Amino acid sequence: MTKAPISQSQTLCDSCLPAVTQKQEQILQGAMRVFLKAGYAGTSMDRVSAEAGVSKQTIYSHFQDKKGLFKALMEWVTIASFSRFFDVEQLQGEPAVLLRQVAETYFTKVADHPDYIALLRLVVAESEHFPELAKLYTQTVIQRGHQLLSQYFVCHPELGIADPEATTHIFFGSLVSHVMVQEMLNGNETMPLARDRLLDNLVNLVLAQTKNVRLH
Amino acid sequence: MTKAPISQSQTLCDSCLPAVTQKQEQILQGAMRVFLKAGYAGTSMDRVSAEAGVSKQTIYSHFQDKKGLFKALMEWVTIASFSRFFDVEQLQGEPAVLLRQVAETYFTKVADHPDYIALLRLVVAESEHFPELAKLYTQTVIQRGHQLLSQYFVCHPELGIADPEATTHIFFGSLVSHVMVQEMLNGNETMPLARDRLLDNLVNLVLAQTKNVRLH
DNA sequence: GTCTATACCCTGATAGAC
DNA sequence: GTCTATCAGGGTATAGAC
Repeated sequence: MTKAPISQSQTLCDSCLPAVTQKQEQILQGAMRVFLKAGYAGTSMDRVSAEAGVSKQTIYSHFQDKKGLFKALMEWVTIASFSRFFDVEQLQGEPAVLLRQVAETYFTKVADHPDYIALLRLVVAESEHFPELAKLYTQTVIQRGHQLLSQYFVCHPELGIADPEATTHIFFGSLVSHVMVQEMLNGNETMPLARDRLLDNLVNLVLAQTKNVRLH
Repeated sequence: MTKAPISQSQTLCDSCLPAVTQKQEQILQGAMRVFLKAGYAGTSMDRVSAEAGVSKQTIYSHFQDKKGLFKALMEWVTIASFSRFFDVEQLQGEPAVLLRQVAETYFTKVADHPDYIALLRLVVAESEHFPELAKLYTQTVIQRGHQLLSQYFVCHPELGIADPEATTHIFFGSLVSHVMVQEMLNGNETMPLARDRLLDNLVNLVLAQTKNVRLH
């Protein structure tokens, strides 16, 4: 971990790759608050203009229309906020500890941010009407995490991971669906499962392959 | 498997638990087509009335308002369509074969139905505005499947499953997130992973605990 | 119970003053 | 570039005839 400031005071993004003017960022910040809460169809341009503190026409002068604003927003949020999450994590140390660290990074740095839940919800919700945004999300967020863990498995054959890619899907898939069921669908009320308990079993399962290898 | 007819010609439901009149079912069928495709905010009552072939007022006489219609629809679809999926499946036979059967039941009977994808998408999308529907979904659909597999693990201690509940979360979580990423978010284009490959590894991982037990 | 017609509000998008 | 004012269209919900 570098000594980068932990404060995420500016809601979600601070270092934004897409070049945006100060006014555009002001609009996008307001648009984010509305779109993430109300969804695409549930968002009105009036509401966005009020939330951003600008007039409607100002929005239309910077972005073609509602669709254009939405696409620009999603690119902005997705690219800017997740480009650093699993960036240059030091992938070394005891495998069991390392896997827990990766998982806990996902939990604390991603899943615990309400904006992430809202973003995931929105991407899923609009995945039919805006498939290109779903694709952007998978490439920018999901694939990034997968490649990192998958490469780690490949570079450490002593772990005996039979299929790094598939194992990665199982690992992150369990984490994502856990967050989805527990946090988004309120499963914590009727079928709760503590994160630690999931992690204990998940790490054990993945590293069980190691033991079998050693017994050969 | 009983000799129940496989034909699901009536879109999603045929035997419906909630008592509905013929007219109400006509309305719900139309509402389903619109809501599942356009989402809640994207659905207009005009569109529903046109799709159902009734007047708008007829809808308002049977259901309080748009919200009431939506809730009634979701209960109808959720309860009616999933009450039989994992019903009295014969949970016996070779564990590796059995686990694959459960997974393939999920894939072919659930995930391959476009309506299921749309329903899951809609539940996720509206999980903030309609948390009670998300809860209904988890209780009716997710919990049902979980209890079945979890009980199987409990009743077969020779498998050496350390934590049946957590293992079940990992098992179904991997399946659900796979469907979500591959089918809904178009991950099959940029990060494809065949179902068989996922299943091979998933079953191996879960049953690896069995081998370790035998070695004791 | 069901349909036609309509009231009333808010939406996305535009035109013109500054 | 930015704002105020406005348009045309479609939204939810209701009223009254059959």
